[in-house]
Amino acid sequence: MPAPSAAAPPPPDPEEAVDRILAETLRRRGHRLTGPRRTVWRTLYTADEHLTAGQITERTQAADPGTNQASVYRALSLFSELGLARELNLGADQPARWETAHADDQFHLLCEECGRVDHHAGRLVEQVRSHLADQHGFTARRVDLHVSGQCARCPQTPI
Amino acid sequence: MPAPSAAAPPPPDPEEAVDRILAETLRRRGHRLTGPRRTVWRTLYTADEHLTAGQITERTQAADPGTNQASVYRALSLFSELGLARELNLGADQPARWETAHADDQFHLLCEECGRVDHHAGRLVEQVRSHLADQHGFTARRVDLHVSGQCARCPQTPI
DNA sequence: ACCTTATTGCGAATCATTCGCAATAACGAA
DNA sequence: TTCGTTATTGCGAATGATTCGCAATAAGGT
Repeated sequence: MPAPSAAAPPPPDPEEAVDRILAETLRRRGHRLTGPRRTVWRTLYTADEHLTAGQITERTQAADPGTNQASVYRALSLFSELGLARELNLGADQPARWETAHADDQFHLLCEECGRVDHHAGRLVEQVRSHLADQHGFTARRVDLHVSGQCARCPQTPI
Repeated sequence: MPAPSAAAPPPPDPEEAVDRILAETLRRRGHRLTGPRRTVWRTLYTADEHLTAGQITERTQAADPGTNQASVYRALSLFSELGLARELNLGADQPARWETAHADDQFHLLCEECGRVDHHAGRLVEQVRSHLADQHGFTARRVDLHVSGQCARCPQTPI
C-alpha cells in the first residue's frame, strides 16, 4: 500500500488531471460523471484538430464501443453549456466543429491552402469590444471572428 | 406612344433598376434570367431583415405561386457564387440567413434582446486584416466578424 | 419561328441534429 | 455497503435544412 505521506501528495497522473476538470465542473453544477461523458471529453481533449460531431462519435466509439451518437451530441451540448467546450461554425457547407474551451474570446484562422485552423486569444478581440462599445453603443457578449485566407506557411501565390 | 427623345432617357423605374443588376450579372456570366430568379432576387432586395431560406421561399411563393423550394435554394446559391448575395451563419442552432451583398467585408451585430441584426462595413475589418498580416503572417481573404450582445436601444440591465 | 440546353418542378434522398421512452447506472443517504 | 431516486443512456424514429436525379419546360441566340 502507498505510504500516506504528510508532505506533498504524489504528482497526479496527467490523464486523471484531464478527468478532474470534467468531474469537478459537472459535480459543481449538479451533473453526473458518466462513461460517455468522460470518453467524449477525452476525445475532445486529445484531438489534434477541430472535430465534427461525427468524428467525435467515431473516435468515442473506437475508445468505448456501444456509445451512442445521441449521447455524444448530448455531452457536447452540455459541455458547451458548462463552458467546457465550444462549437465552431467555419462554413455554411460544413457541419459544426468542436474544441475544448480555453480563453473566453478568440479568433480563428482558417487557411484555405492547407486546411489548418489556428486560433488565438489576443488583444484583437478586446479591441473589437471597445470599438463596438465606443462607436456603436453595443455591448458585446460573444465575439466570433472567423477569418479565411492563407497562413504564413503556405506559399503566397498571387491569385 | 412615348416620344423617342434625343436627349436624356427617362429616369428608369426603380423596380427595373433592381432587375437590371440581376440581369446584367447573370448574362455576363452566361446564366439566364428566369422567373424564379427574379422573384427570389426581389424578395431578397426588398427584405427588411435577414431572411432564412424558408422565409425567402414563403415570400417568393406569395409573389409567384408554384415556385419550388429547390429553385429558391438554387437561386440563392447561384447569387452567392456571383457575389450578388451572401449567406450568414448567425448561430449553430438557427438556419442560415441571406442578404444582398453590399460591401465586401462587414461585421454583424446580433442583439440578444430584440433580435435585431445590424451590419456595418468599417475600419474594424481593415484593422483586423492588418493585425493578422503583421502579427501572424496571415493573408486574410474573407473576414467574418459576428458579435452578439446588447444593442444601444435595449436597456442595459446587468446580468 | 426554331433549336439547343440551362433551368425548373417534383419528389425522394441525404445529412446533421434532436426527440421520446423504457432500461440503466450515478451518487447521496441510510 | 446497500438502497432508492432520478439523471442519463441507448435505441430508433422524427425533424429540419438542404441537395439530388430526372423528365418537362422555357430562355435566348440564330
